[in-house]
Amino acid sequence: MPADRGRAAGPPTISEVAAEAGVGRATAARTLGGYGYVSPELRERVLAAAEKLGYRANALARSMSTGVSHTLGVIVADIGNPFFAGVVRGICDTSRARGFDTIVLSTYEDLDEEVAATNVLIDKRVDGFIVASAAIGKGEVAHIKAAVERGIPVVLVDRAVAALDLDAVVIDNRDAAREAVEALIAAGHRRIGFVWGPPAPEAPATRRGLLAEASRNLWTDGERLRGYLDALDDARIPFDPELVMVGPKTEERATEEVTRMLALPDRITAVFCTETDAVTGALRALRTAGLACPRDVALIGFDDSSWAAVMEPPLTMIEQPVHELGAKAAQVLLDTIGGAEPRGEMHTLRSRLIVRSSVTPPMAP
Amino acid sequence: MPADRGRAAGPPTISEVAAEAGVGRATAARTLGGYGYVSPELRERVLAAAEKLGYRANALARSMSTGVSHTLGVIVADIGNPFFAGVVRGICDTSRARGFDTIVLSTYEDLDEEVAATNVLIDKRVDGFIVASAAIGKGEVAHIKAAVERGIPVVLVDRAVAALDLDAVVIDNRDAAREAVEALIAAGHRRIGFVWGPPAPEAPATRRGLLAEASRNLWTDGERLRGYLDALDDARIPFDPELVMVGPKTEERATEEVTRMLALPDRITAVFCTETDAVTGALRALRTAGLACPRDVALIGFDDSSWAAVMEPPLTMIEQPVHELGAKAAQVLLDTIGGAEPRGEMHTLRSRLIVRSSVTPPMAP
DNA sequence: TCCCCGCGTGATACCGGTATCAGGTCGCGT
DNA sequence: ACGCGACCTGATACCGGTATCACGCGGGGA
Repeated sequence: MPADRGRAAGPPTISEVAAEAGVGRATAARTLGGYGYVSPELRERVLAAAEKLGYRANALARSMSTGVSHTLGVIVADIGNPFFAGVVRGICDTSRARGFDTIVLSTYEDLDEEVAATNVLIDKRVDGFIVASAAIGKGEVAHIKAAVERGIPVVLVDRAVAALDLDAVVIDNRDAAREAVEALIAAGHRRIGFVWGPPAPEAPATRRGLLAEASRNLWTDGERLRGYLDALDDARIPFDPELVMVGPKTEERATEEVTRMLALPDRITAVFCTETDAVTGALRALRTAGLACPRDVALIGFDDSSWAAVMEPPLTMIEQPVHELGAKAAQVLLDTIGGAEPRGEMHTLRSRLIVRSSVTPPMAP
Repeated sequence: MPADRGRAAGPPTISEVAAEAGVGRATAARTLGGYGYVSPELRERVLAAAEKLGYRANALARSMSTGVSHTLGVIVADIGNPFFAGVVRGICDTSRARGFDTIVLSTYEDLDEEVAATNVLIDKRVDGFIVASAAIGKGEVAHIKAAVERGIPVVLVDRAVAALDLDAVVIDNRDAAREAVEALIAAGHRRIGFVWGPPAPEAPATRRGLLAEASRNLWTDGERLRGYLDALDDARIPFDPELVMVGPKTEERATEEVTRMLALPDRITAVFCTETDAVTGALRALRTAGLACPRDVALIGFDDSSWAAVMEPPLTMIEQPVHELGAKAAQVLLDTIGGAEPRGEMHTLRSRLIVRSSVTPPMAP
């Protein structure tokens, strides 16, 4: 319990502890900071004084003096998304194990917020940070570049950034998408909706235009779309721009778009959803259309979760190694902070298709 | 673009900006810090120099000097839980609007982690923090008390702490639980399982023992159990200790317990789940038992989410005002930091029962 | 003409730690 | 008995900001 330090304003400082213990400031500092030598006797006195006063070191002052903060920053697009929540957990676990604190910032998918978040981390002098960036093109990476130029180690997670040659920890998005769409095709589907696409105001008519649009938006979008097209190409199924969703990525929008694809003369018999909210959006569309999954429409989605397994039917989903994604990113960052030379390489982790019951062959037309 | 500052080690400092602009350090500081007076001409020179060097103020140094950090801390039990993710978002939105940064820490339901998190925030000298604490009893609140005694404003969110008279922003847990259980009873159910209970190793045989156990664990647990008992009492339904789950709160454990309740001679016909993972656990148990919801077993759960609406059947759920919970907590905290006297009062927000299709009358036995 | 005042600016003492270094004490060898 | 070195300890200069205060300069009043 902190004693009355004669109306001292804030929390106790090292000088006050020193005074209380009757030793010099430096001795108290050595004891409490755990460096240099102090005789057992004085050490004991200092410790007792610190205990009595309820002393806690001021991390700000310490960082100022040493130049390191033992703190990592994390910038994610949406902490409310279970995917990022898992990644963050992986980061926190491994950084804590190495004695680092973690500051988490969420940008809610807004590039301006991302820039602001980057500045907060720079200003607070974190030792390095991990970012799932919405930036892609040359014009949008200035904030990350600025950090790198200051000598702050940065590693990318989930979303690579083409214009930057930083270490990135990602999954095999293209392969994962291809594998899922192939499973749909193998079941006999040929009209497959692609649900979370580029947020363009209207659908580009050509394959090339679509790909360009997707890649301009988010790295993962482009990759997943490529995987979808890969599978289509391999099976010689013609690409139909009407089967890909464009516009803002909201659950409501996904519902609208799937509803539209369901009303097409040659309607979809399967959907591939690139994110978890796209899955619920699609499911909602099926329900209101009075259609059942998988009888009428098969479905595969990204990001497995425990409710996907208890749905009726249990959903076939792509499981991302969220914890490892975070752990690996933290590990690479911590190594860089520790002095390792950044390699600027792409670390690709494998995802896994969890087959359940939401895919069956299409009904005869 | 930062110029070469002759092999300057770290990021540019205010002294370097001053030198570059050819003015005194104080003048540069006044310009960049936005205080005091500087003539338009010098101001221009300083700004240009800062721009050229890519100057950003060191928030650590600033905080040391001023004693305030313009930063809020948040400690939640599990950032991966959509409930807390929503609360955090509410906090971030309102604190950002008032010019504060937010540091989020997750304890993953571990009291030791909570203590560590508190220390991190104290050491980093946040201006105040919000905590959803796992502490309840007198013996566990020392870390929060310590912060309060240092003069750090603290407000509790979601989970009140009996032993502390701090401001707390919570929902009407007891009423919410009662309302849900009443709905079940109104549909004709009398054997109602209570799924996420106190984590005691074995079930206390008496009502009193159970309540004591629940209250010793988590404030919300006690409240929700009270609401359950309220509804039972009002309907003169005898309390059966076999119908409440005990043990660790994991989805697996919930599945086991519901399976057990389903195997009882006088089996349950309804379950009330106090958290979202308890819902999926219960659903899993129903599925493996070959039972359907709501035909065989009715269900109501806490924490609505978008997948609950697309389940088959759509689930009746209690919706908590997550964003407002966070916003209100941040507002109270910010006011306290701003100088308002803490009132130590309980701010109770209303939850809402969203009726869907998972409740129907029980089948005749 | 002199003085006083106000204004703009820079010098400097903080904040609370860390790290270097000087100086005092003691033991030991010769 | 003296010298030297090892060993502890405390004084002090940082880190990069903020805030106070002193000073130089110019203008206006007496």
